[in-house]
Amino acid sequence: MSEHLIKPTEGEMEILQVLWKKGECTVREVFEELNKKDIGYTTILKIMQIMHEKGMVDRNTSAKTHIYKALLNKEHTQQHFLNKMIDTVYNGSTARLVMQALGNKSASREEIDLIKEYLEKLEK
Amino acid sequence: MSEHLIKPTEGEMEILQVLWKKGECTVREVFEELNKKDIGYTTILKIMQIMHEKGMVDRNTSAKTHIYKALLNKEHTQQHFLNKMIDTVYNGSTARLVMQALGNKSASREEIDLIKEYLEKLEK
DNA sequence: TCAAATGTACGAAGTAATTCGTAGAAACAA
DNA sequence: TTGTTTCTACGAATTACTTCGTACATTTGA
Repeated sequence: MSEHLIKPTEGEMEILQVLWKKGECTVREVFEELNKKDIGYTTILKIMQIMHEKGMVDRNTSAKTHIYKALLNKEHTQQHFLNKMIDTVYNGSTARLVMQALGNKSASREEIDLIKEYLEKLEK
Repeated sequence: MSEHLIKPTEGEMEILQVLWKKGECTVREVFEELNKKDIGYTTILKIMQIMHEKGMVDRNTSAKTHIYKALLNKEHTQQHFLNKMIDTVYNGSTARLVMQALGNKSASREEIDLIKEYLEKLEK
């Protein structure tokens, strides 16, 4: 996993999410999973082909319908974006990012409890 | 602050960071603050002009040297990016993002203490 | 005063992501 | 078999960010 490979675009990230979640996928499966938006099938196909050129995904072309799977490691990739965000949006402060994340409505009571547990463990 | 205005690019974010930090700035001040990279003065100028067209910054042109200041609210903008990231990178889970942020090396002991204090307050 | 430095404006090139249409092969169904 | 669907590949248009060169005006300082 060489570092310079991990720079998926926003569109590529959406596809990676699906691949990470489902393991192996056809283009159509990805397309259907994402079809909230008015986006064409061939658009997804094209992006996945480009991701293949870039080495982000592997694919099995033995059958007519190709099967894709992610080559990028999920945690590494997330970490990459997280670090970039802490740097360019929070001026390097992890605490600021975390506190803002906790302050917003999307952090539910259960999520906060999870985090507290995690902090306890972190102490030891 | 209409929602469609807040979508700074990465380059624009770097400039906004400087403007948020220093309040009011000339192009040259921004340029010097960022000059880690081999990036030209007119590049920064151009981006700041475009930011002005987009309504992200205000500028005072009464003197030869224009003075810029951010029109985008810092917290709103950060929140925007944070939400987008939670959605596209962490599949909607704030807890996952926070725990990964805490787990990485950039979170120092003091930062973690800060966060714990914050959580205490949050409880009440 | 006049050259050098500093500033803005403008245009254009380079790069990259996204989007989709179309063509042709393969699979399928009646 | 034959028409429909489903797939890939390819190419091209669009959009947008970044980058910088150049022209021209203003300021400065020797």
